Amino acid sequence: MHMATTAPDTGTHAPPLRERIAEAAAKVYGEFGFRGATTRRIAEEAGVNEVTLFRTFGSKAALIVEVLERQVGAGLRVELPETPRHPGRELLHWARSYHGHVRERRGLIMQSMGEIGEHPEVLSPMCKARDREFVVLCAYLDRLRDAGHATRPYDTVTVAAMLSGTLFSDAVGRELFPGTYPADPAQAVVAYVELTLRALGVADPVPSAEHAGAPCSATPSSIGPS
Amino acid sequence: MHMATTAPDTGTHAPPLRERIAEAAAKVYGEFGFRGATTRRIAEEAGVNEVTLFRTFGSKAALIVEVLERQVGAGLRVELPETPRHPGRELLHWARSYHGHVRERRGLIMQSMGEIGEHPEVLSPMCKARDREFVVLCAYLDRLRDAGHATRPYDTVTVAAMLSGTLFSDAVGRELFPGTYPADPAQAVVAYVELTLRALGVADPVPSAEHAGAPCSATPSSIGPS
DNA sequence: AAATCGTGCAAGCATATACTTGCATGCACA
DNA sequence: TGTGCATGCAAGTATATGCTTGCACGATTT
Repeated sequence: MHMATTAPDTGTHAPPLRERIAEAAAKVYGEFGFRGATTRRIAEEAGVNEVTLFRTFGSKAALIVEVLERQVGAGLRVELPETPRHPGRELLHWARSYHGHVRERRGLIMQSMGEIGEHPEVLSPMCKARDREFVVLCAYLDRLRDAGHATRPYDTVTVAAMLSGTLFSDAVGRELFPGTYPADPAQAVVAYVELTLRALGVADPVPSAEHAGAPCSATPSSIGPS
Repeated sequence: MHMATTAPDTGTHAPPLRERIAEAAAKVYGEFGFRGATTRRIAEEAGVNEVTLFRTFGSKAALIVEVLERQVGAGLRVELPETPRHPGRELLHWARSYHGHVRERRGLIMQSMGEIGEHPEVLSPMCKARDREFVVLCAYLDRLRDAGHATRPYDTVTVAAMLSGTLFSDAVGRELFPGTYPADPAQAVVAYVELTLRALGVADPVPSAEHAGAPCSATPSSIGPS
């Protein structure tokens, strides 16, 4: 057993070798999956000898598990306010965070989803992360209705599944299937939130100031026809 | 070169050996991906000797390519009417087909998405299939607006991305992340369509008769609060 | 100066995998 | 009866992969 599990940290700001390997592994795994992420490839990507990889993590499986727990377990931790004041602005903030979070990890997420059947131990952190975001959104949607912002009835689980599913699909599929998503991702997220709030019957969904940051056209609402 | 590319069909109703192998390959690929779908596993699943696999398809890559083209290329081919009459009913029909189509192939689809980077030749049929469904939906949404069914402006691409993204995410993620989707899938699809039409400002979205087939609660609308 | 430690390098081992070859077997059809 | 033909079976080849071992080199510590 290699007892160098704790970070070496030889000195004040030691070269984070463990970090470098983990980052390289995350990148390679996101591109090739578990089977495709060979120890040789990871070592090369990290600029490290293959043996060092085994000496540092013990085995390839241990490496990947640590990487996935680190990446997936690190949820976005975006809170939605306890008392909704500006539903459009607040939901948009959450949607942007969620969309960006998934988009940055889309390779890793796709590989993990395909390999859950073979490596079920990965499912638990992913499930927990997903659940966490989901209940946050659901609870906010409940509060939104209780506060009287919505003029139409709705099932929070369905609405939450719809919004998060839309954002997930966009974040993951936009690079794979160009042309089947709105051209500008930032503007797309705004439009998704606006459409969602429309369905709930929330007035003045997204303040026009929030449209900034995207090469916005002259159209007042980003969901208007082109 | 094995010139037995055309089906042997020795006799009237020959045992479809090529089919059996292809089906087994599709199943194994959907579970383990390209690397994980070893020729041994596929042969065992098909109840066939491993050599027969090579004699029939030439190589593993050729086998998988044929399987994927067959599965993904076979789109659902559900038409949306030229002149919308009952938007709820018509969209629901499309949504059910799309949801079922993706759900039946979710393993294969997830594996393919993760491996597009390595096997780009697979991307083209997937892209074409996806595009086909997407433009069908977009065109229908355009017709819906032009026919005056919708009372609110919208960008068809955004709405199409939202509805198809929601259905895709539900079909793929419902087994992986239980609890983050409405319990009954059939009812969920109805609710997604209703919410979408709400956002477009279409009145009387889904005729209540269409709610049949799902263990429907006493709620008149399936998107009402539980 | 000596010892320790982290790392690189070269080589190797055991296994798995895609794929091939040669031969035997059984079935259809003449 | 005999002749193809499709398939199974056993064995083998070349390569890739996870992982190990032994040794050398340099920096840090004692």
